[in-house]
Amino acid sequence: MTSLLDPEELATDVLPAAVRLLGCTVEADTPDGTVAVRLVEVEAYRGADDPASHSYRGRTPRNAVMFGPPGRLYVYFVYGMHFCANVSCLDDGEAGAVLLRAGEVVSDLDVARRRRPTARRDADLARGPARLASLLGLTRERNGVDVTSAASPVRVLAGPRVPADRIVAGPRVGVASARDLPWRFSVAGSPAVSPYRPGRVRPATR
DNA sequence: CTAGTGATTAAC
DNA sequence: TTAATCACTAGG
Repeated sequence: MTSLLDPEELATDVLPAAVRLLGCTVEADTPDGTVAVRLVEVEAYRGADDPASHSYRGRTPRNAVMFGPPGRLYVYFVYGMHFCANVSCLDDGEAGAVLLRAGEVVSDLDVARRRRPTARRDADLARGPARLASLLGLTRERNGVDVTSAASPVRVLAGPRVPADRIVAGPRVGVASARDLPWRFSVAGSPAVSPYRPGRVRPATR
């Protein structure tokens, strides 16, 4: 019996929220059917104290969701062709989000393969933030939806916590500043995690 | 390695 | 108004 993630789990801070999201399932209704992935790679972003964050320079129309209540989907468009999706964290008024970087398809595999026909291996179906967003149909229309509501087209189901010794932490991918912060978290050994970054094991923050 | 693509933002 | 940047991916 799986239940929706409690938004309170995302309200305290972005690092515990990111760690909590690992192992959770994202389930999305697409025109081709429902697809679900188990999250294996995420990155935390905060507000004014995080120069790598979209919300570093204050609230704009694009990043407004990051400033709203926890548990909402923040979808943005990058490089003229891709979408990436985050889940907002921290209470209303404080900016924070966790970028959904990669997942393993849990169901329905046939639907997922049909949605991403160019993926050569199943592990590539949601390996990378834009691939994950594409697979799950996370576009502009999904910006702002409450992923903690059963009525939403995109839902996060609480998964079992990933044990601390299975979590790898490392620097965030593709960020120019704050390279030193190990705010990227992944599940050790998952084939869906992007490979070319070493990470060091760190105890799960809580 | 590089091309592809367009929203967003800061600077003028 | 214009120009630089960009939390990326697919194909050599």
